[in-house]
Amino acid sequence: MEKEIQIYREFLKSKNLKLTKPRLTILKAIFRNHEHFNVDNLYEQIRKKQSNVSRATIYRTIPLLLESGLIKLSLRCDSKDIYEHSYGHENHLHFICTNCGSIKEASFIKVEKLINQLAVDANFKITEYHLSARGLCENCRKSTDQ
Amino acid sequence: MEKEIQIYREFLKSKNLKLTKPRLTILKAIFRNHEHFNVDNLYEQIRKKQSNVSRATIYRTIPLLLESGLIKLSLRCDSKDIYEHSYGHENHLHFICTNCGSIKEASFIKVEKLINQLAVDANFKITEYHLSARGLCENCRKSTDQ
DNA sequence: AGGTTTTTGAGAATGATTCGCAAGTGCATA
DNA sequence: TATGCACTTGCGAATCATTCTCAAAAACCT
Repeated sequence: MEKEIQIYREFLKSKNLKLTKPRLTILKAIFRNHEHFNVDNLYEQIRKKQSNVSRATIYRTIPLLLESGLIKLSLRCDSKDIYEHSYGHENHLHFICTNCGSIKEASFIKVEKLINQLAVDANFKITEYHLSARGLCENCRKSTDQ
Repeated sequence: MEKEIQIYREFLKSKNLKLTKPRLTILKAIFRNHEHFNVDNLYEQIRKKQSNVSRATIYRTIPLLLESGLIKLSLRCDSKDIYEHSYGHENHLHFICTNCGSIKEASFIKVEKLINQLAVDANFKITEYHLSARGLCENCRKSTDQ
């Protein structure tokens, strides 16, 4: 967590922005646990645990965190954006269960290589991967016999 | 196009729904060309070329087309859903240019194999793939020297 | 053609996200 | 430590895509 705060502080400084209390509150709420999150999660969590921060501020802070590289857009689900930590995390792909909404991650080192090759062929310079598949997770397969 | 109409007709019949004029207009507008589309595109195109159809009807028709397997959700861009033809089309991955918005498709036969293997390992049953990468396309790389 | 059900269009409603603005903070400087 | 100024915040209003409501129109059955 200290590391993330440090990175954030430097990023903000480089943009002539300030590490204010709400910004720090948001950062801590995000890195307190290790799961995917969306604006609502975050808002509720902050509201429960510590000094409130308005939704508007969360919406304004997320682009900063994205730009700093600390988090990234993971996927969209039910017309909400879902984010995940990205500092110190490898890329991976997501298996999203359309039945229970669970998200399972799988490593994609090999997949990445292939895609990079395709990008080279297309003369495309990749900055972000968005790889996911929807379907039924292990549990839901059992319970629905599929 | 005839084939698509046929499939659509049968699908609707199986659901006790009618192949009405607006539904046919929408289907034709979608399959008249071969590009990705969103609700706005479609609405504008129909408005230009033929009898008008309301946005509400387009929004109501898209789930039917999705369920029939004729189109599928391709990706989301600028908080809009973008669809593509899926009948008779292979899966592919998308390279989306964050500069000019262009979408380039790449084959992903090999990628698919790998992902399928990962899904087997995770005991996950895939129904849809959503594979894309963002970055700079060939043209935008040239013009921005990256 | 008459009766029934489905579908449509128009606009209102919704839900997520963004914006505008007045009040509050943080920080540099004196 | 007080002052000034730019950056931030919170609130509620605004926006945008999408969904809903409901009365009128169309399709189908006989």
